[in-house]
Amino acid sequence: VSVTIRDIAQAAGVSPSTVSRALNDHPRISVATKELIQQLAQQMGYTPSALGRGLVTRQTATIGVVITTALDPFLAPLVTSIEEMARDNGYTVFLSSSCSDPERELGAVRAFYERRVSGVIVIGSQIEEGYFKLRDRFPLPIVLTNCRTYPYSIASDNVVGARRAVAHLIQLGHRLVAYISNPRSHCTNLDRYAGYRQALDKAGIPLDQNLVAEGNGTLDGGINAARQLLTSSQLLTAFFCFNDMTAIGVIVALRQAGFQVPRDKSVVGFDDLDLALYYHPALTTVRQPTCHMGQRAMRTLLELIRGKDDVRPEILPTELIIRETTGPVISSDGQ
Amino acid sequence: VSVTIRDIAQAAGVSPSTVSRALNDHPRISVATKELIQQLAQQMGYTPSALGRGLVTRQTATIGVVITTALDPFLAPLVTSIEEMARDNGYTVFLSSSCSDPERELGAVRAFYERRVSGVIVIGSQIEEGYFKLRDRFPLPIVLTNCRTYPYSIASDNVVGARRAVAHLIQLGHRLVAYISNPRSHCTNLDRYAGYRQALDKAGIPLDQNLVAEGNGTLDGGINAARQLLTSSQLLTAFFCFNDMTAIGVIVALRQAGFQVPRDKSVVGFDDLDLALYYHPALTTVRQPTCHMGQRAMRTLLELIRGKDDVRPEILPTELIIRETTGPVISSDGQ
DNA sequence: TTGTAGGCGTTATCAT
DNA sequence: ATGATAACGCCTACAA
Repeated sequence: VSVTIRDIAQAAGVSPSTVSRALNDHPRISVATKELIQQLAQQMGYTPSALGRGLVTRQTATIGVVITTALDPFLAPLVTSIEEMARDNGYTVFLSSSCSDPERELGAVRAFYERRVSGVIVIGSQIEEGYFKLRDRFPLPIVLTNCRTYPYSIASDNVVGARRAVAHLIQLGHRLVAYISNPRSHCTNLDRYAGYRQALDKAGIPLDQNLVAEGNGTLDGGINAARQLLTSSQLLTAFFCFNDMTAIGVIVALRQAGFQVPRDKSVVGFDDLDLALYYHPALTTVRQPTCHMGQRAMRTLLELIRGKDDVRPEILPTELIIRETTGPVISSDGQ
Repeated sequence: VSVTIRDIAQAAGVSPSTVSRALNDHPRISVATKELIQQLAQQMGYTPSALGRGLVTRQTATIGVVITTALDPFLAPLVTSIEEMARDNGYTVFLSSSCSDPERELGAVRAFYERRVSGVIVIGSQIEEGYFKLRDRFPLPIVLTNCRTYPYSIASDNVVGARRAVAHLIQLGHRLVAYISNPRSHCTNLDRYAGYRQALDKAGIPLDQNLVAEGNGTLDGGINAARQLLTSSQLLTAFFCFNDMTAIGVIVALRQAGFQVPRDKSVVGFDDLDLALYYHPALTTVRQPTCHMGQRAMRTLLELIRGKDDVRPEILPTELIIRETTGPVISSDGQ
């Protein structure tokens, strides 16, 4: 159904290998035939088959990126920086979503491997420790984000970021600080929870499991978790949230329950989305170096593709951005 | 570097074709050898090459989806519904971003065609009338969204949606209604602009080009456009925005300029993102049937893949959702 | 039920 | 500078 180099060869009265050379700017070919063939290819509507080519060259110049879902605004700058850098290096990027489902994530990696992509980046893996043993099942370069049990992983410093955020709340006088989690991002969630506990520890505040609620990284998840926390413990004064969308959900729930932020309750997010700055009130949050993470992930992957194997996991710094959703605790006599 | 059917054949002491049959559940093969080979394939870590297979079967069971950018939250439900339906029909979906650049969009379609995907869906094409003539350049099924110059296109009724939104503002007493555009989504923008003009026309309000500002579909674009409009025409009382993110940007700019919404100015968005309901104040907006659009696009593509050619373009209805960002004009003596 | 042979579209090696 | 040939991994008639 589509034009092949043989069709062009026949039309030009040359052999297929000559056509191949002409189309690939091979040095050993006459300018005349090269131009003739290129023109012919153009007007015959020839587009090379990556299948045929990939089969013989054993490389597809393609990078597969596995994301959780197209919905997550946090992914945007990360993916964009990956695409940018891939393009600069002659690679095409394809995305595939896992829907935060470990099985589908595996399916996405398999789909990429079946198509023999040059390498894969998995953002927000659900498969905790599995990639170690996946290396012989899918023998291709794989780079993860936020997974410290895997040698090739680019992470931001979730532990320190979370610790600082919660320390900030404690410094403002908050003693009852809730954490709203996101089990869908297993590793990341674990780290942020660890930072949360470290900050409490340091301040001598005992961990209260009733102040830990389960979210899912979305606005709705934040609303539900906040509602649940508000009914079980009305005394808590601050929320540390897995991410910004969760934090916005919390603020919505608080508003619906008649509380004002930050007068009555303080809220901290994570990610520093564009929206965080422009939400009203503007979100206090922890900024991740998203673009940097994407570039580092891509650079590591390129090195792996080129055969460098001495790559070390990297942890990039995070930064607490204090805006308008955190404030001091109002003493009880002020009410 | 990876295991092939010949490796398995050698290990099992059979011919490659027997292995192929065993792996593809071919009827004419003994159960014993089938199980032996399947087990062997498993433990040897065999994963078939889609390159070799696709070359001979002439189909890859893959759908390519071209999106503008991973950043656009409007895309999420659309893409998700496409993925869902593709999965149910045995297809794998890959995403590729065009960054709203016509050249890159073409590159994405080409990349998909080179890999001989079964079909392509382009969401928010930048190539206005080009797909008509692209059909012989890339002879594979292509479905677009929101492009009325192309036979296989799934659109929502942008004209009517925009008209109703602006009519709603006019009914509230607004006479000076601005439109903030988004040239990056050419066709869609044209339609929404048309609806805007129709509503003005119907009310006998002359079109004022000074009330039309250029945005880019993002929050920042909305902020900039609103600032520009506010300096050039302080009398305008309402903004009809290309989409919800633009509308949020407008609200931010209004707040910064000391205006309250909807008391001083009214704002209408488009898309009805999740965020629209939860923003404060909640956005009046035009809802698109996003999931439905995705399903329809995928269904049309599947029909094209299966050889049905009598598909007609569809326009799905939109719905005005009135919330808290629109209100009556306050008469000047009220100030 | 299994093996043999040919070919999918392309590139690479070796002659010419 | 060009052509013939083989090979990449897989599937599928056809033959056994």
